[in-house]
Amino acid sequence: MRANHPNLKTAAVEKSSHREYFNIAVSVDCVIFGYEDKELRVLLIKSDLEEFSGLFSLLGDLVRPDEDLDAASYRVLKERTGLDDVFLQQVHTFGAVKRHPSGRVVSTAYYSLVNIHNHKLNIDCHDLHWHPVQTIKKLAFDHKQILDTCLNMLREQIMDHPVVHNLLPEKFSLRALQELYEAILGTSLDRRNFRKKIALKSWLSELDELEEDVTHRPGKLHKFKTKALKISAPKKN
Amino acid sequence: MRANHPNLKTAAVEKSSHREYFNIAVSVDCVIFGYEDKELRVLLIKSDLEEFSGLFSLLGDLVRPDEDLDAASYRVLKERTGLDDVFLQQVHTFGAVKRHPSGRVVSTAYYSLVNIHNHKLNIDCHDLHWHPVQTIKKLAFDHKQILDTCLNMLREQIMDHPVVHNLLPEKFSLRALQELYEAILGTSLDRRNFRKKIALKSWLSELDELEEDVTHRPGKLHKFKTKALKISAPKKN
DNA sequence: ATCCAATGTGTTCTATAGACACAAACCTAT
DNA sequence: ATAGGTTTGTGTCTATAGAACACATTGGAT
Repeated sequence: MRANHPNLKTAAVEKSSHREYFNIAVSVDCVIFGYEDKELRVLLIKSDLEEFSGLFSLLGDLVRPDEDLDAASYRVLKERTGLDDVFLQQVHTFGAVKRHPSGRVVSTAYYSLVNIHNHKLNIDCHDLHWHPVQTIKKLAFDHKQILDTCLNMLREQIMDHPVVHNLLPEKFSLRALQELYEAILGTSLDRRNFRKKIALKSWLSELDELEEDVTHRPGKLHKFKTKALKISAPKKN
Repeated sequence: MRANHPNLKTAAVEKSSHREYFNIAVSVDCVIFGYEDKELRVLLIKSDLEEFSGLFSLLGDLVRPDEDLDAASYRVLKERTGLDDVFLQQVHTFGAVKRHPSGRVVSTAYYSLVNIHNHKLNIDCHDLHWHPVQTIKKLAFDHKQILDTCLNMLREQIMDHPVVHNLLPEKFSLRALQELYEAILGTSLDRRNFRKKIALKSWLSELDELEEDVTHRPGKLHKFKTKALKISAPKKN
């Protein structure tokens, strides 16, 4: 244990004498959620590390020296999905010494919500795919834990913030919205209570259009009034 | 923009070819809250950086290569206060390129709650002091923003988790508890509603002892049943 | 015309939040 | 001992939100 407590200046400025502090790499990992076939999905890539062969991992990259942390997660997202007008939120930073087998990497996790169908997918490299969240048992590194943490955050936030608009088409029925909530929460919801609760939030505008191509009575279409890209105040109501 | 997306292995293992990614320093900053004279306080240190002379800053340090991120914040806390059985919680990671004038530093903020009177303060270096939170207008670097973020987190969490036991003596009156909540929240609370709400949480045991040395009718003393050091599930009820 | 499947709607019950008042207890000063 | 001061301890009313729950209506399909 050092007798004195060097502050940031000491170590950050006099790099030569404290070189060892830069042996920590900084990365971001993005939990990119999508929604398809009434299932919540997450964008994964086949891990190419020897130790984790066969496993998938989240999308991440090292943060560049001239790049803000948030910008790095935006970059990863844009490189992979071509989208840049999406919801993106920092969740937690994972910094265990041994979390990465190849060296010390501190990684900040973000989650985002994108419309699987909207984006001009850069899934040319077909190691990428949208995997149903429910069926994920194991991921490379500590990525399963990161996924779980982000999923919990998502589940908390959808009740207070209209973030899920990113996962739906412009116009949607209340039933489609409820199915999305059920997919995210992993539970079933009472239809009447759900509609009441959503109505109270005043997030939606009711349109004069009806569903089409349904084999039953069509419901009215709705759309979100707001398009929040970030949760400004991470508070409860 | 790179054509391919190097993954962590590429950059973290082959250090020689990606040395630049290690020019980011990783640090922790601790927002250490205390409570004295019915005021919420935070432990600050006089910044010795030229540009910020006269300003105070939070307690932080670089993360060591062989040290977990959480462990680094525990270490900072222990070095400064001598305490290691305290509540400590990660809040957010700040990673703007220009947040630190001396170089690129990504810093993860933690907040903790300690009893100002309990600890054998390592405040021998008397640049340290407990500053009332209310009167803090400006801090070095982005530390004011970090403080605000942590204070918001604290305010959210005290309603759902019995974390404030760290700020009180073993035995306390309900009035003392309410004054603490009012100091943290920056508002005044209705006494009856406060007692009712606290009773509902079942966090406290009522003792058979009374306050002493008060100039009025003494209240019953209470103590916390649990001593949570970490918030296990960062969920709402 | 009938069947089918989903829409659209309201009440009851329970729990929690907020506003609000008064009697009892202990201390102090006389 | 008595009276005055200050705080404790307690309960009701109202409003709001969550959870459980049923039925008539609509449009499509046959």
